[in-house]
Amino acid sequence: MSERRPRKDALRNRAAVFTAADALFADCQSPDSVTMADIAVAAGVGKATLFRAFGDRTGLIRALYAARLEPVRTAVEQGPPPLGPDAEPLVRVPALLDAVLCLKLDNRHLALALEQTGSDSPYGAEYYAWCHTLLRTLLERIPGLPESDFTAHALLAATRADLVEHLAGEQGLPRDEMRARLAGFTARILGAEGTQGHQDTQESS
Amino acid sequence: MSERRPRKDALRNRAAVFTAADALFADCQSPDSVTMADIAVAAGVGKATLFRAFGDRTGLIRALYAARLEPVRTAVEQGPPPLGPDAEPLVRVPALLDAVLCLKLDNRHLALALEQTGSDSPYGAEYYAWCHTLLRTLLERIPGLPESDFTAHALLAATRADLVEHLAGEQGLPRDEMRARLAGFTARILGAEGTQGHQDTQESS
DNA sequence: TGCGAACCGGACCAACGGTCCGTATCGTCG
DNA sequence: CGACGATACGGACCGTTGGTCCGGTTCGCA
Repeated sequence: MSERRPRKDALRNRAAVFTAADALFADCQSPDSVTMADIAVAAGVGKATLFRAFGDRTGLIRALYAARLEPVRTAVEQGPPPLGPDAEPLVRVPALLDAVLCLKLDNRHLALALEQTGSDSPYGAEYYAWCHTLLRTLLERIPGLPESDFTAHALLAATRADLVEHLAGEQGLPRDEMRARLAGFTARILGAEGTQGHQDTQESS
Repeated sequence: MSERRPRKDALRNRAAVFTAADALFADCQSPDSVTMADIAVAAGVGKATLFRAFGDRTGLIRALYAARLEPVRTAVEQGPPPLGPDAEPLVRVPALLDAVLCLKLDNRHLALALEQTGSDSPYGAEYYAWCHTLLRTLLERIPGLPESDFTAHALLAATRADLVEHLAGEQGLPRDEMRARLAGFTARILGAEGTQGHQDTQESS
């Protein structure tokens, strides 16, 4: 029962908003310099349409980010190693973190917007829960690695959007440099030496 | 030349605002549920006085946090080991991180407010620069630990206010439990086993 | 005691997220 | 094919918040 198909124009408008917002976030100084009104204008719709389609600002940003995250998600859930489920934890963990980092590097403003969206901490978002759970599960399968829950949080904290922005954006740290640093850090946590080698798990943009 | 002493009432009001704001942040649900107007009323002054004394909301929060940080700062800069300058890096690093964590645990709302203050990322704040520089310097003195700059960032990221809030606040992780987790994480990074032992570097409140 | 500078404070402003409601469009049924 | 109800549109509107302005008051020095 219920669950009527939404009207055609509703879908069209939703898509228009989506595209416009994506573009606006892509080239802007600060994520909160792009307002809901801006997006509405750019999409050629009324402001109420935004809110009807996405609930609120947070919802819109989450939706945008979810779209960007989706390829990573499928790559992780059903792709080939090192990201896919067939990879050993010791290689999959770095691959996952690298993928997350790359995603944020490629969508800096969006990630920034997502993580600093006012009072809602990132830790309530669905995407974080997914990431954290997966990472934790992987860490649990690595012998001699206690407190996988906290470790997962701490590792993910090293990819926080504003840190990425600070290093890659303001401080000009090159992309691959940053990936290498994170990989090194991860390797240290994973307990061994020489676990570092990996590359190109993600798009480049 | 110049630099006239500020007037007496100016100082008095500044102090009043300081106290009131501190109290308001201490017991509130969300840090941004305490508005500048609230603070002004609580302090019994006009709103403009707030802005005259602290510039803007960020300035006020920074000032409040700086006051809380100050004891830690002196303990680090001229106190006894393990926090003070005479301690070996291998014990001083965990001590420093533990002190930072304790500070955030004891001033959750304030730390939260500080780190999510709209567009200004924490990485621009003076307190962070201080912390990061010190930590980096210490890490550099530990043999076999490369990329101390990134490592310092990553370790500090594990003490991010919203993570602390998520774990200690929403998830009910006990204080000492959390300290132990962070200590364990740090120890892993520092490269050895058995470097964990330490306690009570900080107030309890 | 008088005078200028410094400061006070609340009315005021602009901007933003979010809502309301009259109107236009869709799509379905006779 | 025409008409009618449901659905979505959109821009005017609202409340809140950070931040400013300016007439009046207080301070502190001579």
